[in-house]
Amino acid sequence: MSYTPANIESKWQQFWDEDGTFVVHEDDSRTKFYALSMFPYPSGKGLHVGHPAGYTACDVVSRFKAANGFNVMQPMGYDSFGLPAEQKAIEEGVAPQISTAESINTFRGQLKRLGYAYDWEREVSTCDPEYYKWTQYIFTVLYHRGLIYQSDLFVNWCSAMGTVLANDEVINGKSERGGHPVERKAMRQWMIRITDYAERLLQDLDNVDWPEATKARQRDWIGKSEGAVVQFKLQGRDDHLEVFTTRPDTLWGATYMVVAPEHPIVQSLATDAQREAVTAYQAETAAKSELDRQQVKEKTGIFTGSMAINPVTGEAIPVWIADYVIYGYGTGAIMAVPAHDERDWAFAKAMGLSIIEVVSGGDVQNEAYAGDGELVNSGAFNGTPTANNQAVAKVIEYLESQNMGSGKITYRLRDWTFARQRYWGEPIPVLKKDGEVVRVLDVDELPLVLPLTDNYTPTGTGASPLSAVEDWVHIDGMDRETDTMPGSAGSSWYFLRYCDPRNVASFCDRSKSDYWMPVDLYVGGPEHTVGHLLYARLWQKVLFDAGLVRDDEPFKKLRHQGMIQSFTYYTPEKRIVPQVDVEKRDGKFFKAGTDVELSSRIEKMSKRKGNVINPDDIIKKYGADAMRIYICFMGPLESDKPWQTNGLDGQFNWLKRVWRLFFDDEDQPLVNDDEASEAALKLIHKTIKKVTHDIENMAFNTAISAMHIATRDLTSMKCHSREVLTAFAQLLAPFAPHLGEELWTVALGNTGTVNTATWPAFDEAYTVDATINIGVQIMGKTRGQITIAPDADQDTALAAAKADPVLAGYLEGKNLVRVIYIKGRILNLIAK
RNA sequence: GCGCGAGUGGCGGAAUUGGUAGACGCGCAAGACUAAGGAUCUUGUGGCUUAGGCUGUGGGGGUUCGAUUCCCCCCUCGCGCACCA
Repeated sequence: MSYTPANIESKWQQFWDEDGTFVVHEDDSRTKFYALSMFPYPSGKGLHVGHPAGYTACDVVSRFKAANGFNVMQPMGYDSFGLPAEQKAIEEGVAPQISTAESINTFRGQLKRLGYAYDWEREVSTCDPEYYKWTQYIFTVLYHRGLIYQSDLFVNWCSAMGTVLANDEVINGKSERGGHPVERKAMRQWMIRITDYAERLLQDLDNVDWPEATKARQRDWIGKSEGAVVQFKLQGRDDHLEVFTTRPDTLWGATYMVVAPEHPIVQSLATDAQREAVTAYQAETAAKSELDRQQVKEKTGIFTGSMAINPVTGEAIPVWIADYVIYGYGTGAIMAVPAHDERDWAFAKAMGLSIIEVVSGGDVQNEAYAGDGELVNSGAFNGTPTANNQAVAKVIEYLESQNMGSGKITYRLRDWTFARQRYWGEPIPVLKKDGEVVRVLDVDELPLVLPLTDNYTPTGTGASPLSAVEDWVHIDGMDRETDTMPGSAGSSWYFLRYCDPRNVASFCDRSKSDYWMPVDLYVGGPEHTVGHLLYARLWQKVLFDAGLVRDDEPFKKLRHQGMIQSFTYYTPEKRIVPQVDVEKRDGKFFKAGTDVELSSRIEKMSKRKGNVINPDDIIKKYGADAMRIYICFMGPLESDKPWQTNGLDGQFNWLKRVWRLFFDDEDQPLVNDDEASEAALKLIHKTIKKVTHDIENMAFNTAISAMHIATRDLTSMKCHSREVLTAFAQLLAPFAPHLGEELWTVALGNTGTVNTATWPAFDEAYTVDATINIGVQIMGKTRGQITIAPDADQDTALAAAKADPVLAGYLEGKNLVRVIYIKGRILNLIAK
């Protein structure tokens, strides 16, 4: 016999369940550690190999922290509202309640087979009324704090999906899911005032340990921009047009204005002579999809016929409409300074508008100049340098003194569209009469349960399928809101519910969240950077402001896992050949049964490309431990990396060698109580040090490499010392928990679980060698090496080098002019 | 276009503050044990080579006794944003 994962894995999974090994409770005498993986959407297809990449990393850290004395909570649950289940309902008539429950059972089984140290008693599912009762409740908290409103806005409308979408759900003018076209449409919508929190969401990024790239993306998404608002009087009218600009110092160069075509003021700006053309242009813009509008960069626009007065020059300047000005940003209108803004320059050239230089240093008739210089043609401000915003500050001061404008900060972030015209989501707990909000429901009226129906198809008119459930909609002479919440609602606070998952009186008892929060390690994909991670931060901050939680940031430390890719095989004609039809001969790939040689490319896994790896198949063949080990060994957590089944073979074979280190051919333990050799002790202490350090830094691949080396060397030493193997089993256990338990109990004869055993400590004295090899460079080139004590002095090192005949040969007949010696690193000799 | 990240053997990847480039694994080669080997074990494995060396971390320059690491320019790939005033 040898290592047979099927024999041990289910045994230990059953033991953990029955023993409650990973069930935790608050314990003030111990330091908590809250380890969290982003919960999955339970799709009907089951777990994908991408999921375990992050889950395994989080699990290794959890088990490591537990062994280091922390009170570790690692929960798991399901983000179970969402479109795929609803799509299935529309196509196959299966109620999402049913199909989701089935998918969850599949997921749970798969997660258990991977041996994760989850506290299953904390499992939550966002589509469970006991859960979404509190999602609805938090909605009412936001509502009462004035953060939720309804507004007639231009929203992202996806007619293929029959719903509106949030900004982060629109990628390049298409829906993130399905890639359907998205258009701008004016609709009455529920919105969350996330813009009120823009500054705090930006500032508090400084207080969290997140990847810099992720913080940078959130900062960009929030898009803080400092400048000024300036009022331009409209000629022949009493009102004015307000613009936002980051360059108030170029005000003297504003030769025209542009208003977004959707702006309500356009109606009154259009003169009779221009009205027809203006209306036509508005219609043209409205007909364009978001994608068209982004792709076509040629400037178009129409003069409204109205003039405005440049407040500092007193000149009358024309007011145009053009689709390069966005209604939703700033004031929806701009002052155009063609001399110093590329877009305005292109527009002015196309329309024949005048270009006046107000900052020296460029050739503004030939191209816009956005660099620094001195103000010119700017009256009293001539000569002011623009560098370091000097001119901007002076001009703002002047505008404020003249009541023409004032300093202003604008954010790119828009309010969060918080409604979907779909069935499978949390009902919005609002009662209306004649279309107007009467009130939100009280907590004792929640949950507002999603009614059963047999028609899930979007109406296409902007009303959700719920509107057809008459006896649910109409109540006490009022109507229920029929829109549902977006998928990101339930996931915006689930980390709090895990702290107190069965509480029927509160979303989470304050004492529980005070103990467990914030999340100490959060692991998930980088695709949630500006959606989920921003929304979750917002909800946490609102609950903080409401005094319902202590912390204003939910996730202390965040790490992303990379994408697991796969090889796609192509014929010379670039046709895809599924992996199952590929065979390998002489290191080359051929279409099975033919001589058609195939090329391969690393790509994202997808069903269409026939390159999907199913975790169940892997576990069946190699066991969960080998899969976990391989996932950790593939490369750095955050990198994308391709799945190579050969690589998995290598790790499986390693586990077999580990087995043989602990057991003989008859599976009898080889462990003995002989005193361990000095060499074996040195090896295991170095390994403990390396593995400990690497887990702390989440460098799992190099930790495993160190264990490979230990296995190889302990095997060749024939070391079966209990002391040494005990430590080794403990190091292995976070990565390969089933094998770890088996070695711990069966091979080493311990009782209980390795999970609660104290992590081995290393003795620094064993980690230093009596002598080491260091390189010797002569004239900057490595010529050999010497064996000396790590702390040997320069003279000793030099003597060792001179004693080496090869090295001495290089120095022969030359004068040593310089010696560079770095202890334990290098000896570099410069000779002439 | 702008922003971020990354380029190291046939492949995945290692390499404290700049200090012997290629750890570990895969693959490949030779051998051992075998009825057999997609098992196991041993040895070798960046390239070139007149076998002494030379060369080598995307390309080119620079700083340094010494550069995968720091600086400048360029190329390629990936991701994100996309007229944000």
